[in-house]
Amino acid sequence: MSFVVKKAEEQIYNIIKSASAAAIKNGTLPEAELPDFKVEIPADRANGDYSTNAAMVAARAFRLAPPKIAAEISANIDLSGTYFEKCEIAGAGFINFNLSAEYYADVLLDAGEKGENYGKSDFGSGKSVLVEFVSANPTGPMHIGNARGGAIGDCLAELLSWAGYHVEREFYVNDAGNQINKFALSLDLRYLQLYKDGVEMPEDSYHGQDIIDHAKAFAEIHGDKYVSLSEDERRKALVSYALPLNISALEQDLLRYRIKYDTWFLESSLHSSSEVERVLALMIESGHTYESEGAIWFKASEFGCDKDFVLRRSNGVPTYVVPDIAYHYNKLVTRGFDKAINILGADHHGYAPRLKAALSALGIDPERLDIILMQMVNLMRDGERVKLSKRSGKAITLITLLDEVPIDAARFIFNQREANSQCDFDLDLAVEQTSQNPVYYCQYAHARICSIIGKLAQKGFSLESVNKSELLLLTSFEEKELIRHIASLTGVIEAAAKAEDPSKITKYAQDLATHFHKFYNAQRVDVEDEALRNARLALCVSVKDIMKNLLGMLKIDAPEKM
RNA sequence: GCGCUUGUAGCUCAGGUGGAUAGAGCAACUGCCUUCUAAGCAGUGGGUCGGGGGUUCGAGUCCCUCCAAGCGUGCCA
Repeated sequence: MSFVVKKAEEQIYNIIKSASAAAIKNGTLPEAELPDFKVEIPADRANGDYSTNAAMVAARAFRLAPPKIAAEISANIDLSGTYFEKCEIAGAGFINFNLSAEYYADVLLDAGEKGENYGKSDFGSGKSVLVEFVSANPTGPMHIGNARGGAIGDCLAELLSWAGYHVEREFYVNDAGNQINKFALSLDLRYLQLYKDGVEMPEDSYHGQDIIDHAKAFAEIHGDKYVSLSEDERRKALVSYALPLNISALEQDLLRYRIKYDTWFLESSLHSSSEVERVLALMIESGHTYESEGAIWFKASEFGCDKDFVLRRSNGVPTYVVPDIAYHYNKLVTRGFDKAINILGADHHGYAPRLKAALSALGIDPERLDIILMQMVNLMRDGERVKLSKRSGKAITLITLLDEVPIDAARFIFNQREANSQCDFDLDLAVEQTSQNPVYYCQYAHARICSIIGKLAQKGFSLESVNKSELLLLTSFEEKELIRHIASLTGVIEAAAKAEDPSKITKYAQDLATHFHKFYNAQRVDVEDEALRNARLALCVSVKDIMKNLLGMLKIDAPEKM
């Protein structure tokens, strides 16, 4: 919270406590301890700027009706030297407070002083966080779900760094295991199809056009010379040709989507460094495994899972979870991140408890891993749902989406909803009716302020500095509402970081735009009174800076003209 | 069967640790530009918060139960 907000809330606690003590002392309230009470912001501004339920929670202790307690407390309240100018009793016994002009002035002074750092917080106290997101299979192009995960993950990382964490972004490349075998098989068959008849693609292979293209390109370079070689050699050559191309395509596509990773972590590196084997050995050492039918099982049921699961198959090959455990061991122990956050599709929800159970068995606090589940995106076109099958070859890829939809809009829309809520993405709306898109609403507020500032500058008025006596002139309802919203920024960033939910940021930005547009329609900045003009200009500058920062957090452009 | 998630206006969704008359946006209708950007603002209509119990001064929020939807429950990843 910003210190002005914090100070105001603390003042109410102190006011109530000392008033209640005074009432007890002069005998109007019985001798009893005042229980913990809450200070909150009422939904309806008619009920004041702040409200407390102190009288209600004290009803039992004082053995009196809440309105009576409220009256006695209220009779002993002294507001001098506080941010409050008025307090009154309402409803079932609420004590409501109204902020004075000084509060609003101090909020703007604070915001102006902090400038582009206003809203930042030390909430995370420098803890290191690794945010892993997208991590799409390198066996093909990214789909629409990766687009959502990318927007959410990238914005979450930015948000956490605003909230005082040290953040790194990571893409985990599944360049080993069965997915790659399947990739190799698919490439192999497509390659052979170029030279032989009757080669069929099995049901569980990749049927996409990208596989065919890779096989053709490979054939153009090498001709048919791999046809006669062993299957193993041929597949190895195909994979080492196609995989790097796919990975660099992923990187390029994500860069276009404005996502830049600190690290591209290869699964194969966990195998080549023997970390997979080592972690398996550690699991066995932990004593939470057993052998059955030739396989090694993990007693996950001892850690809250409903079933045990296999770590090493009877054929000696580890299951997919072992590299995953090794990967998270690497994140939290080898590299020592305080926290790891993964963004996964909700269809992986059964996987989270298993991974956490394994970490617990290794003595790692599972709370250090947060898995954010993301519901799938329903892509809508012409009022109908677009199927997302990767195998049909007709799937909408990330790149197809970005060709159709402005990147600003895509990043904003994907961050409008909480990760764990179903998300319909209407292509027609995003493409054809862009002016209705909420992202433009926010950008418009920014551009509007730039225009006001520009117009005033032409007249020779620009904001050099603003003093408190000028800011005290901001007393209209719209100005106060806008400033209250500015005051809440740091708290919102902290709450969003705590919930690991960047959708709170888009919501805040939209609300900021709304409050600004309302202010704009009710008051003029360009007025005769120099002090008032200066104060309103200062308000505008603060809103503009905040909006620019918020859009920046989303990596969305903040245009000066629209 | 068991487990996870979800259910709030016609549609898409907000509703920190329980609070006052449940809010936005979109869609529909009506007003507001000779003055700083009308991609804006103001107003109207629209609700058994999935159903039913319970906890209490007070429940969309907490507990139980039922209903519906999605997903998971592989020696697949």
